[in-house]
Amino acid sequence: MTDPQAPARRSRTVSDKPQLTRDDWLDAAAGEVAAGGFGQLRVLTLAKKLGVTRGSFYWHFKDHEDLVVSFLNRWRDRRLHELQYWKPRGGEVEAELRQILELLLTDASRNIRRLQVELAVRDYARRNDYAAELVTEVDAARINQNCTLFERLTKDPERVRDLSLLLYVATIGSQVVLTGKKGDEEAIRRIEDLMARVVLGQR
Amino acid sequence: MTDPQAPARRSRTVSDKPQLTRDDWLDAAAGEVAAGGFGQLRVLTLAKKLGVTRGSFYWHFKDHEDLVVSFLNRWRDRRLHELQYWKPRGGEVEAELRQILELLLTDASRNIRRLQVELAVRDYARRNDYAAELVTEVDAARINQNCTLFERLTKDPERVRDLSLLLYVATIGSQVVLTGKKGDEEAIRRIEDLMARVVLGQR
DNA sequence: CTGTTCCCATACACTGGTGTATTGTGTGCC
DNA sequence: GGCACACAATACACCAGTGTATGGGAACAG
Repeated sequence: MTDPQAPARRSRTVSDKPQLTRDDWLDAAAGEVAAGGFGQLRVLTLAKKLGVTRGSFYWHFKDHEDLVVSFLNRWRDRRLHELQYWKPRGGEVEAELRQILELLLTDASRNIRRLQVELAVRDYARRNDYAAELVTEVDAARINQNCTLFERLTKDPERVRDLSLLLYVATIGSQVVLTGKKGDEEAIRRIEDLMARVVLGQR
Repeated sequence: MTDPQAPARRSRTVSDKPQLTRDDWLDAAAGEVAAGGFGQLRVLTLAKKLGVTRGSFYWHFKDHEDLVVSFLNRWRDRRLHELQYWKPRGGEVEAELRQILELLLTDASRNIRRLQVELAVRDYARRNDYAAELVTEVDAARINQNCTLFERLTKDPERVRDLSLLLYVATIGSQVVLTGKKGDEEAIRRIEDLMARVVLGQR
């Protein structure tokens, strides 16, 4: 999680409080953003959560905006980076499709924290231009990723584009609509199934 | 828009300022919510927008929370009420499907204000239990509505359920991902097309 | 004309949040 | 051991926003 290239953290103080890094603040911020969105992101709250005062914050960050921008950048970097691990690794095409669908739908819906942050970023993007840029960038990369999958199933480039887009909006829509209520887990599995049939039927 | 049953507004004052109603405040609130979400909903801002001071607000509403709850209730009522007008009115099944899809996807994406409010309410629902209740209620009603459409196309009740759900999450996902950027209009039309083929192919 | 009601303005107290300047303290290094 | 640096605490000024109490004026009823 933490950058291995970063300079080693200084040894703990007497009171067993490790000194904080920028990333520690960003991690704490993730919790706040997940719970209440960017509008509820308070320096004071983070400080309390980390057991320090705001004095520390203003050493690590220029101001509140600096925190937000850093947070967004880190989010973008991680989302783009994780796409690397989703490269199709050969094998049965249908099984691979199932696997990808499970990754995008079921698995994603289980990682609640990540999901909440994602929704918060998207919401913030509606009123913040920079966030909107990053979201657009990530969306494009993910849709493009979906395309590389479908290219192995269909030769028609139009169909590839359309299926990728449908899969993506269905994924996002599921995350928005089905947020852990009773029966949602089951619903997601049904969508997964249906999408698989759709893709295999439409090639 | 304004309730015709409401008691007639008093005549205008000398300064040509019609006196405000609760609904006027709620309309103004819709603008703020659409632009910045519930977190940016400020009494002061609304007052400025309406050309009055906060004194007026606290006559019409008990407090800030009263405004929010009233806003949410009105939103719920309107969303449930508008479903009445979407009743299938007979005719060619395929044409009707096309028509419904256009209504849900293309048309909805054009009414930006309504869309923005919808997304804001959904976001707020992530941290407000009451809003979450209303959203769940509206979602259920809409999905149910979709079911009544698909029942005329398919007899298999499972398939009806699944298609309705897929259509719904795709609709919401489109609204989240495709928010007026260049090429989005075209993308929505493609999803519409694909959904139509999916439904007709899956029956 | 008079009183009442409705709607809004004004003024004040209070809260919660930011940012900044200054001081304090542990830590590694020469 | 003392110095410089990294990180944090404290104290202050400041601002935006809420809620409340009270006063004021227009419209209507009689």
